[in-house]
Amino acid sequence: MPAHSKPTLMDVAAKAGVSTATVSRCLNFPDQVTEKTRKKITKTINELGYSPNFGARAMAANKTHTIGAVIPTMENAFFARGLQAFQEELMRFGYTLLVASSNYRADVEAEQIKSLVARGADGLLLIGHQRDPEIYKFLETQKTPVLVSWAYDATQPRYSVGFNNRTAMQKMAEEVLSKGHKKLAFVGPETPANDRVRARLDGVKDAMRARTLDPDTLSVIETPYGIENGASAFDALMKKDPKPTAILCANDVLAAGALRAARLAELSVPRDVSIIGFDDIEMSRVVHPTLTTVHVPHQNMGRQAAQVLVGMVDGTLPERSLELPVEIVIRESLGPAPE
Amino acid sequence: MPAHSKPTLMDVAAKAGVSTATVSRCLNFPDQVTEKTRKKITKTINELGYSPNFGARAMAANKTHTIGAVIPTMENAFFARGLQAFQEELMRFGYTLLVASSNYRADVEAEQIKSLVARGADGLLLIGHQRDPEIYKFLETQKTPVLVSWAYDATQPRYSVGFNNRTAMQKMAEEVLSKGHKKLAFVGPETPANDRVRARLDGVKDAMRARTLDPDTLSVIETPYGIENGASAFDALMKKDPKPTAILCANDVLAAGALRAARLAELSVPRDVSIIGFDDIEMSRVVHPTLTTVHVPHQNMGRQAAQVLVGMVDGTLPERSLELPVEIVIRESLGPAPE
DNA sequence: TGACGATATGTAAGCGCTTACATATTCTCA
DNA sequence: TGAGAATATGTAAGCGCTTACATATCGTCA
Repeated sequence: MPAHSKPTLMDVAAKAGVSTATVSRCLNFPDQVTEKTRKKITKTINELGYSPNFGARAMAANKTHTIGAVIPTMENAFFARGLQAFQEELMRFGYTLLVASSNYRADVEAEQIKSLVARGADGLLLIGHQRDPEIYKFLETQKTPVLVSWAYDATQPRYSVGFNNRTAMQKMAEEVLSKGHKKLAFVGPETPANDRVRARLDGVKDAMRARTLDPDTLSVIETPYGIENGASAFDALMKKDPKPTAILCANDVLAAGALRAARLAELSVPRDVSIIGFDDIEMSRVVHPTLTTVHVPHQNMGRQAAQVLVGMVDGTLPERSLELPVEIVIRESLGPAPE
Repeated sequence: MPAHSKPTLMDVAAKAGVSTATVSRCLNFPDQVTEKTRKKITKTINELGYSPNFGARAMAANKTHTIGAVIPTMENAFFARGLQAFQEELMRFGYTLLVASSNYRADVEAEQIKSLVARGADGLLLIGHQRDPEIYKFLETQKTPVLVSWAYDATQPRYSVGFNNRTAMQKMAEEVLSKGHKKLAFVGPETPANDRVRARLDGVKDAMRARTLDPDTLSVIETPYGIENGASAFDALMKKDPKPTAILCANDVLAAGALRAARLAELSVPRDVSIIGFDDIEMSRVVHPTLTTVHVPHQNMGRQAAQVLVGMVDGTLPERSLELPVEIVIRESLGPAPE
């Protein structure tokens, strides 16, 4: 083996005095090789510090046993937890997960998808249905199976494992309205690029309509993910006239920010104003008052997504979409409408 | 192109009526190709939905432009935020990040490292110095540059970008002791496998010694990451006699759990007991009372780590270790010792 | 002991790409 | 207008691995 480069299968074969085929077999089908030969090869591999070259392997075998996932951000506990479960389940099937994050940018996502496909991902997990049709077309020509997650929408043609954002939020909004609130507000990330948030917003409006409230009276603030932003949104809402008596946030982080702003403004939650989150991340049980929120089964979703996607790739399991139930979790931050 | 498989560079070349070399050049050095040819090739690529095979490319060019990172878990906001910055900075240099998580298990980590190396990672980011020397040896034979992060320890031979966990915690403990606390407790993950936590624990002891307190009087509870676990640890500590008057936690999540347990036990923080965190994740400003904690410059750390690691891989920047300063953040949860 | 099947190993042809080198085409200026 | 430089394209040899097929080795039983 030349001193300047990594040892290759050939180096191992030469040093162990066998052919490359035998070494390859020893690695992939150990029981096809005599114990004696196997020992010799294993020893050589360790001495040389040999490790197979994935690229070469993938190219020759035409299978990578790799699943790619593109998530909007790693910072959000919401994705992190589900993804961790996804990965663990994948590992049980002998697959490796490659993660990329798009920072909520469609162009970056497209790039990441191409990169993952080029890397030979056998299948892809994407968040939400909405993206340039070109991408789906590309994925089709590549024959790369795609599973959409963190969203379930029966009207979409793609397989998906997730929950119905719209009806989930509608259910929550109904809960809020049943407490007598008439003036609602919604705080969430920009909707044009985010179908999950748009669905949640629509869910609120659905609930308002059902109670013959004009959805146009809903105050909507669009702001990126982040505690500070939730706080600013709260402050902005409190300057409106009339003030909303209940604020529905598209995620727990924004809600936590609102909660903090309320404390700073010396407003009592839920006496003066109710604040509602979405996701049920750990934080929602730690803040004070504890947060009323929509519980999403992150871990289960990740696990199921892994199973379905592996099924699509291997053909071993039937492919299908899966709608997971969410749960309305009433905690301290929701109360009856004031006065 | 055969109907059953992905289009290859050769398919593109054939359809466009040029050689494979020209297509390859068109992809890698567009200005070496006539505008006319380029147009023709680009068009064909789009028609065919061609995307280069990463494995083949890496093998032929012997460079993947990929950096691998193995982190203990994705669920911890602490790693997530730094990693996100790491990735963004990497992207600026034209590198792609591959993430794997080890679930805090050394054997899984070793496996992930091998897998990333096999995938051709040009460099590796690892968390903390501590691991089987075999792994470092392996990495050396592979000539894969490694950077350690989330820790800085000048006594270690490896390059690292991070902060000194020991002195950071020592500084915090001094702050606590200066408030008159005599009976301290420490809550953190199991130390045998986690050099960062061990260093933090040692930091507390250092501070105690400096004040001529016997470090053996420190109550130590080892428990995995998680809000619930922080709460249980708090309950356990309150059953001790004498009770600690200040609880230093190895991370904010455990501290948040302790805070919650305190509220449930109707103990006032910091009047009855002070609670201190570590990391300064978003949560620490949302909990009530807000958390006194050690601020770690996650984003900056991620960014710097990317720069140093790319330097090591490319040889374009000087390689070096980097110690980043941390900051003691005093918030509401720390008060004077009771009575 | 020898023939035959089973088992272990070797040979060599790709997998899809890059790139050094060879060849063809275009441009420039006297 | 033509020679030579500059530029564009083609040819073909790998990169490290898997695997179908060929060959060698072993064990078995009559």
